[in-house]
Order: sequence, then structure tokens, then C-alpha cells
Amino acid sequence: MSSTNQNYTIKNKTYSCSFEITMDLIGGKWKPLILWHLGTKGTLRFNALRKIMPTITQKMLTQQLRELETDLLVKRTVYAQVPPKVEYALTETGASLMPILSLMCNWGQNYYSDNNTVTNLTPE
Amino acid sequence: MSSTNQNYTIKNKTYSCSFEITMDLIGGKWKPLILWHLGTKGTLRFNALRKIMPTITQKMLTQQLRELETDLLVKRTVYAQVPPKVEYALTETGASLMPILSLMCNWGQNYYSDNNTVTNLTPE
DNA sequence: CGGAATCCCTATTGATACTG
DNA sequence: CAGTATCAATAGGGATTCCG
Repeated sequence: MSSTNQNYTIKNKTYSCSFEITMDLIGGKWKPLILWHLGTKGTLRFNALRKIMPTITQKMLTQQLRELETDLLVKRTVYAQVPPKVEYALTETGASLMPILSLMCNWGQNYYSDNNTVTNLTPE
Repeated sequence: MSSTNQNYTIKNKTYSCSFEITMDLIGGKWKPLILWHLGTKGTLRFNALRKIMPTITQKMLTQQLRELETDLLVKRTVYAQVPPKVEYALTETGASLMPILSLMCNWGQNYYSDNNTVTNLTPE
């Protein structure tokens, strides 16, 4: 929040501080993970993402991908063929989040290590 | 997620990737903002936080602060006096999140600028 | 293959009132 | 001042079924 109480408004949503924007875009249960997989593995098809994230439901994966697409973080490419083929990849904007995700990843690992005598290896 | 499907477990919660830990600790509508204020302004009393964040309810502020305290990100100090005086400050662990919050802040501003022809000043 | 649509349950949040 | 307690409203997410 700024000293002048300036707000940020995007598409009818108002934020009082700019990282609320960031949290809104990458927050939630699945989005960081989706972005991370696309960032580290490159372009992936719908079912490939499902396979990597076994616990996400179809509905949630579709929904989260749509939001990421709307927010211009992910690009969706549909190939006109049967059976359908749909590929997802990070946009440049989406890719610019990777350093943040990476930092969050490291921080989480350190936190885990500090609070659990066992240290885990770097997750991919 | 690691290639061996290794999970992280903290207090009966399981995470498949370490930044889920981070998201769980600093995610949500209010926590980043609370941490940011404590990080940039130093120790603050309960009502001082309320004043800075006019739209949060006292219930949510109390609840979020309790969780941050439980997660060892915030230290709560109660002074035995009437009327009560309670101060909140970042722990060392909490302070170590500031670089991440700062990055998220900058990223959010850039995103905002790119998607809204008007550029805003740095929020405090 | 990659969805969309529906139902339903629970977790989160808000409003309000009260208190040591 | 710094909270609790209670109730009501809402949003988030899972399970299931169907479709081009």
C-alpha cells in the first residue's frame, strides 16, 4: 500500500499493493506447480501435465490453465486434428516468473530443512 | 515434484514440491501484506496493523497473525499492562522472505504497467 | 484427447456482538 | 487495546457424467 492509498485496478479487481497482483496470478493450489513444470520441461500437452500432477482433477487443470492463459502467462496451441492435440507453454511473461518460483522453491526447502532434521534433495 | 515422487511432510500436511510449502506459509489474501508491512516498518502493534490495512477484519488479522506466529515467521510480544499492548515483528525466518516479497512486488508492478498504459509509483 | 457441465460438500471469510 | 465467539454468506474444489 502506498502512502497515498493508491490502488491498482485490473479488470475490475482492486489491489492495494502490487504483489497482491502477483499472488492473484500465481497463487492457489496448482498454478505455481503448473508454471514450474512448463518452465522446466518446456511445452507440454494436456495429458502430459495430468500425468506429472497425478492428484489434480481434469476440471481444475483445465480451469487453472484457462486462467493462466487469460492472464497471458501461458500460451495454448490447438492443433486441428483428430484426436485433438493441445499444447501448453509459458509466454515470455510467464517465463519471467521462473526466478521468483525458483527463489520460493529454495526458501521452502530451507524452511523444511530447518524444521525437519532430515534434508531433502532438490525437487525437479 | 521430484523424479522419485518424494514428498515433504510438515505437521501432517504433505507437499509435492517445496514451493508449495512457501505458498502455504505466505499465500492467502493477507499474509504477504502483513509480512511486508512488518518488514518495511518494523515492529507494529495490533491496531497499527489494522490502521494500515483498513479492509481487513479484526478476526482475520488475529487469525493470520496467529498462523504466522505458529509458522515462526512472526514474533508476538505481550506486555503485561492495562490496557494491553501487543507487538508484532518479523522473526529472522520471516525477514528472510523479504527478498521474495520484494521480487513479487516488482514483478506485479511490471505486469501492471504492461497491462495498463498508466504506470504507478512504487507502493511502500 | 481434451475438454464442458453439473452437483455437492467443505473451507474460508465476513458481519456482528461481546470481553478481560 | 486486543482480542473471542457465533452465525451467515461465499468461494473453492472434488466426483461424476457427457461430448466433438
